[in-house]
Amino acid sequence: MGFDDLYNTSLVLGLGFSSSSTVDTTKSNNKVKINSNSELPSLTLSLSGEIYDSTVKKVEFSDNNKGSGGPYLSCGDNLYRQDSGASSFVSNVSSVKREREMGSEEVVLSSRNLINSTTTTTTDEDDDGLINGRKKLRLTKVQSALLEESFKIHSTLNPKQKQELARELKLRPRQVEVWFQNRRARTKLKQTEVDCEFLKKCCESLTDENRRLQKELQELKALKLAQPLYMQLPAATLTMCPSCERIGGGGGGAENAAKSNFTVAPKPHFYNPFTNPSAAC
DNA sequence: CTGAAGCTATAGCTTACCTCA
DNA sequence: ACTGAGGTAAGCTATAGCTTC
Repeated sequence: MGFDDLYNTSLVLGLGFSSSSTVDTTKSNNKVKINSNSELPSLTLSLSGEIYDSTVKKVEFSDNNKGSGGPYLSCGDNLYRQDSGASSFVSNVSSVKREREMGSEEVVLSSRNLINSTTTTTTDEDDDGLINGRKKLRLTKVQSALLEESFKIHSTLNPKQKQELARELKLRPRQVEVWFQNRRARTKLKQTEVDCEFLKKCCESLTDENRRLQKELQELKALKLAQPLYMQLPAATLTMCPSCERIGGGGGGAENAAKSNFTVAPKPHFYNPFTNPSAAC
């Protein structure tokens, strides 16, 4: 590519992810979603032409059912959750799992009620494990701290660890499990927001860089027009990057001399504005 | 060995409740 | 007292991985 060719090019700023993943920063329920599969962001600054190119089924058994947490059966003043049985559409997996956990919960049931009644909102569970409505359990500071400590060590729990932690905290294993699920989700959400901010900064930085390079290009074009013809001949040995004004020195001899005055990345490449001072160098 | 079926864990999304300004 | 926003426990579905037959 010759110098003249370069005059007729424009710079293109590209922001995206490597491979085929896409960025989807739609906000839903105040949540930022990025479908990135944890891939690195690919920020490119290149010449033009070089950019490579459930339906929720719910059955309301009772008009008193305020929430959507699932079907409820009313019985007197109580609303009983219908987790399994007749309402067979309810997740088979969930019900089986819950039944299994109910069994294992028996170990901690008595002591749990003790701590709940003293430190948290009670769950109003009767002996059959039926939930009266949907009460909000509030973990105590001690419980939260212990869970946090545990999360720092491992973000996922094996069944044994879960049981152990549940016993220690006097909670149901299911509650420990849910806490870890939500905790992982929060961590991910936070990371996503951080990533989003990072990408925004990258984008801003590259936009600035692009603007600056466009300006330089314009200046060089103007300079060329102002120069007499003999000065427009390509330099034989010296090359200079217009961006950082560093002399490239044409050490390659004839081979380099045959090329353009300064090199431009032939393919889009990852550009990190926080580590690279100039995309052109 | 292969494929279907079942089980389990997890992610993602959503809802409901609680707290607080 | 009321209200809206934010935090969070817990619900459900989808999916992947594993085991069993």
